[in-house]
Amino acid sequence: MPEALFPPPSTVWRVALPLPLPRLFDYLPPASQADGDAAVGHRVRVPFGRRELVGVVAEVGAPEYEADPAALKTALGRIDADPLLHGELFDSLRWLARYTHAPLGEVLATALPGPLRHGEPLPDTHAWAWCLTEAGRTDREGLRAGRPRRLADLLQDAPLDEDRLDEALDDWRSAARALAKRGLAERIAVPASAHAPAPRPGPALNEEQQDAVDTVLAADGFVPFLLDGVTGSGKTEVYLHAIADCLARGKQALVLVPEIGLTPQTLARFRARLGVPIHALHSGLSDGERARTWAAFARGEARVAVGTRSAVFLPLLQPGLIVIDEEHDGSFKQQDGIRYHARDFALVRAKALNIPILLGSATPSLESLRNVQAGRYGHLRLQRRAGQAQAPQVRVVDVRKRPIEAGLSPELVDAIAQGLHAGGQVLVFKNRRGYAPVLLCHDCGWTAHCPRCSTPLKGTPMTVHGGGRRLQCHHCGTRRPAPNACPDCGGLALQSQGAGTERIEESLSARFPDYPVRRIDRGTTQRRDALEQHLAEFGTAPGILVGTQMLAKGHDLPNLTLVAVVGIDEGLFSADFRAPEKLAQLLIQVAGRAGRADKLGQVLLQTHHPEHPLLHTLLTGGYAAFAETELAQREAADFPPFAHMALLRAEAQDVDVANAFLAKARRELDAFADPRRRPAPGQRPALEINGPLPAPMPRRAGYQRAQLILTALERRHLHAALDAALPAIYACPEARKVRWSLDVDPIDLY
DNA sequence: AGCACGCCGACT
DNA sequence: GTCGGCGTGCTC
Repeated sequence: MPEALFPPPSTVWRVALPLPLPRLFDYLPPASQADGDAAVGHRVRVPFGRRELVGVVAEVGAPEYEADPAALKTALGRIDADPLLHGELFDSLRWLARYTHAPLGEVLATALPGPLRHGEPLPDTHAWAWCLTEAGRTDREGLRAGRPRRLADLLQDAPLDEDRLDEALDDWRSAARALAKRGLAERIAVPASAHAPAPRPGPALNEEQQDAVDTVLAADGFVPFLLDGVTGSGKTEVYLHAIADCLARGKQALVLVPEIGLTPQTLARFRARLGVPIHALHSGLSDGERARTWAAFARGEARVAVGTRSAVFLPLLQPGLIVIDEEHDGSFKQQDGIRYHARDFALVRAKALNIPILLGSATPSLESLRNVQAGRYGHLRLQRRAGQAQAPQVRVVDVRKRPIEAGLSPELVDAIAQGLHAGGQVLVFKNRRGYAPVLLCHDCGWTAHCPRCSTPLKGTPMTVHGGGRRLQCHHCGTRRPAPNACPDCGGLALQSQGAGTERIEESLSARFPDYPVRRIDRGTTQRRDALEQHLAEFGTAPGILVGTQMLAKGHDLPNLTLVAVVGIDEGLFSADFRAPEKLAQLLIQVAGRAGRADKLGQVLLQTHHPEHPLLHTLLTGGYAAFAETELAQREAADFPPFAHMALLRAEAQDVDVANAFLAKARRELDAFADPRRRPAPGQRPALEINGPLPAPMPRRAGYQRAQLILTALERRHLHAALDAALPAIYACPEARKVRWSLDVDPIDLY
């Protein structure tokens, strides 16, 4: 074909599409002026194969598509009048795509609320109000007494927005419908209400809190702070003062909280104190609500967002401050799809926005403590508990050679009895739900295993539930009735070994029939807010709470005087290098629940390893001493935060298929792992690759998982190798036979 | 990821 | 004789 007849187009839209393909797709702009005038950041509709997709223009310029330029398709048109993504947010999202080595289109799809991702227009952020029509005003007097009449009376003077109608009149909507049908009232759009209760002052700050607030307010531009404050020291007050200052300067604040931290109480506290509408963002919201919040920020109308992980993607037009509460919390890391860390991405955004960022925790992550050590973060300490509260007494209960029944030693049961008789509440914490971890045949040693999941050596043990009548796999959810006789030897000596929350609950109910015993774990707390409801019903009278992780925070329990921690020994000897950090954080968080206000709390740790260095360090020196020791060990072993890791995971029905892919990926990576610099003997290579290794816990039933672990002392070596090798990894035939994913800075290595 | 095309078993 | 299983290939 003579080239002159078909000159290559000079300008194309290079579009990021929500596909797992690591490239942009080139399109000719449509001829029509209205649709064809798109710039970077515009959402556009394009034909793709036989379907139609919504993408975002990532570049405008010369095509990079190598095939016949005449094969370029024409885009259908742009969606918004103005680019939806621009400025700092778009730049930061591009950074995130590079950092996670994920396709930009997938990153954008993760960042945008569903309706926007699918091409819905940016929703209205108007509030709705009702007012009387001409006819309504004239005829109001003629209305019979009743709800419509009362509504008409309310609207007599001025329109009222729907929020206020909710407060003023029950079931006003049906009354409004009745009036509207007769042409007496109508619904009108009004500017988003800035209606919020007048801010109430909080408690006076103590000296430490005041210092922290002053330091944050004095920050100019990007300054990260670690707010390192013991439980009950009033970190939230520091946030509230910093945010109030931000609002006073006309700026916006973004607050990220862990998944279980966004309770109605938390929101109520922010709402009561700040005097502006607080936009909550969490998994319980509908797609429409998420999109409206996003739009309110995109238009610069909203002031404060309090949200979980995904709130880190809100546009900030007048940025003032970012707060990450409980910054060590694992729920900030997304574990599927685009594996981003909301705390780390928030730091990138704060830097790009040139604003301060406040990371708060009683048990900071070792990563953040390392950044403090290295002088990269300011360190703000709150060491005093607010009010009268005293730090609880912690005692280790040595259970070696002690009779244990349903997981509890006699000493622990005695302490529980004493606590109850003294009029206090008791929390028994066990990080294992269900009745018992294992069902064992005493005659032949058979144990119940999940038929669908497996570890490299044997099946995943099934957990006994339903008071011993059911078996359930905690990895894939498979359920089956527990057998009456051993399937192997036919013996009837089946025993439940160990104890989960359910068995502890059963045992404690039997021992303390006069006190309420309430179990709180994922089994009893399915619904959102169910935790709050449970705790409210539990009240403040003497009684026992039995539960998992979930009980580590949330709702204050002012009458809680004893916390008994059972079954920490697994965490003391885990293969995961982060297990000690997680255990220490958990122990401190749980212990922090004991003894608020005037009562001295007590914490008992039941263990077979009372002399374990982790416990010793934690008890004598607290979290700070633990962290110092643990950081030294991480440094000696070249573990994060002193080295940088990435995990390439693969999953297939057949392990060999997963391993074949990883072996291929390894060859590609090896080729780029800087072969010129052979490490000297005893020295670490720039990039170390381990694997393919079996991944002990398959996430999905029936699938086998394996992984490749990449470790580099310098981040750039990791990224350089991945950048170089990934195109070949994407393209290789083995890749099409597996589900694979890359996790940069993984939290769980398995 | 979708959605085609493409060759081999049980069914109106 | 068809409907339909999911293997493999492509999408500007």
